[in-house]
Amino acid sequence: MAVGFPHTKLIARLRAIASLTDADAAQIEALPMKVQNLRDKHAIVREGEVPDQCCLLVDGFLYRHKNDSGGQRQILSWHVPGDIPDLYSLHLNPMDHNLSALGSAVVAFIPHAPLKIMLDRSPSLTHIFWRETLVDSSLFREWVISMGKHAGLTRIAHLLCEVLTRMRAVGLAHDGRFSFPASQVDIADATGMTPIHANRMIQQLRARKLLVWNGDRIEVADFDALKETASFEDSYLHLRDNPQLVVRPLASVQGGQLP
Amino acid sequence: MAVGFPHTKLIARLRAIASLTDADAAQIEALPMKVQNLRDKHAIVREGEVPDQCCLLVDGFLYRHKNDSGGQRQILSWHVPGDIPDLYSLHLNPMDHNLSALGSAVVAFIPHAPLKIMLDRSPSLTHIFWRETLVDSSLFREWVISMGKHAGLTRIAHLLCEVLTRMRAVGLAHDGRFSFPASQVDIADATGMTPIHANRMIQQLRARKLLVWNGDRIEVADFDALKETASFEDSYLHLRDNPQLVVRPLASVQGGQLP
DNA sequence: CGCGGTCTTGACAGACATCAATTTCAGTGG
DNA sequence: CCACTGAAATTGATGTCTGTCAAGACCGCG
Repeated sequence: MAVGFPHTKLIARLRAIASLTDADAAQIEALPMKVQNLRDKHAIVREGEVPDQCCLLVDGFLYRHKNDSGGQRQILSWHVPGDIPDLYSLHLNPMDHNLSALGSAVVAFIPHAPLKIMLDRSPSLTHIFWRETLVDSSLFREWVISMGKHAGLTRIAHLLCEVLTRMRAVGLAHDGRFSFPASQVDIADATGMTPIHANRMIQQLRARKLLVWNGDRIEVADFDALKETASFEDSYLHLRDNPQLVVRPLASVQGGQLP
Repeated sequence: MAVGFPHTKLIARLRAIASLTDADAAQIEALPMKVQNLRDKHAIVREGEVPDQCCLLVDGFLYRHKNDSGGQRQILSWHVPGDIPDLYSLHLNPMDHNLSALGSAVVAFIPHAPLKIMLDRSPSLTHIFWRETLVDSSLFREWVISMGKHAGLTRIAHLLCEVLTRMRAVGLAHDGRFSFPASQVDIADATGMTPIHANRMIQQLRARKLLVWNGDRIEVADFDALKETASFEDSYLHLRDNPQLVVRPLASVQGGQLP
């Protein structure tokens, strides 16, 4: 697995979503990072632990998950290269879920201490990193909507739209094709259904010619139709940091007195 | 509705979850706040807007919600006094959901500008406010689990356990009694079911003598039993900022080379 | 008093879970 | 080289949770 300098990867990612001054980039360059290869299913951090480092995903996939009392696993999010899924452990402890590798992956560990020092010095970097954790939050909200309002077929379609869109954003999907080593059990645990039902829904997506899915290769044949069945809109991913100029008046002026 | 000095309210809240130096408290005291009374269902910020102020809830309830393409409303979170539900708008724009009043409420608006200046100056306050947005995130994760893994009865029980626990944390619930002006339609829209089914599940909770629910008054008669049927554990609320001393070794030392 | 919102109840249908078994296929060892 | 193995995918039959449709009861409000 060819892996570039992880700092470069992180800088590219941050540049894609926000403007980064040269000084900020230099700060990032100076961060200590320890690259590591992980096997499939390797647990990076577990619920209850208090990590002292963060994990930048360089290659492959990670996923967050939590096991409820009955041993049932719920997958909470997927992560693509450039993500720092446990960035939030800088400020919130202990971990309230697990972080594991989906397939083999390459990560770079960054100790908390230098990261904290860097952020304390730079409001602009704080803004960018804080924002990353907020985008994360937005994804959870969308998952709540997906689970609350949509049927099984729609949920799986939505999941695939999200992964494809995020993979495209980091240049890892071409013509709707990307790698995704999730089993149907994983899909079921992420979308809140049984593997049997997940299987039937996936077959339906295939039958409708929306995608081809062999092993860990997915090809979305008709993205527009997939988005349609997923009722997917990518705004919640906040992929571009375009502060809209449309500042509509706040509700404040309309608020009345209580009856 | 008796409302104290909103700054005091915020400081008390922050002191409850983190240690706050006197200097930090003084910074908060200096923030400009504009108190306002809101009517039931009043929309504070809407999806797509780019607010230039945050909203501290002083009294009553707020809720976040999003309407999907079919006009279906999904409620994403509830907010109790002391919360700043749109704090994240400091760093993430535009809004990807709506924020409204559940019943009549009192809020205090804080302009972004002085808040940003304050946070840029104080790493400790940045830590606390950032952390608040991360706790938020943790709640969404729990909602995903609730929706993904649990049946209707459990989901409603979970919702009630969460609200009760959060109300207790801010001193607004006594002996399991608290005010909660959500209709059964609201409950249904929050838990991903129809109002009819929500009604039946609530009746079942009543029949099991777990609670009494009249209008906007709820009395949880048997919290232990309710937690049991909800499979509720409050750790995800991160109510106490107790950095555990249990720092277990990270997975880093175990990671092997790829096959 | 009539109106609309909220809560409640019943009958029926559909989505999804459960249980059970079979197929496929990559990895492994004789 | 090929049988063996176990994980993953697939198929079928059946039951249950939850949605849909329809209607009635309750209640605050103009």
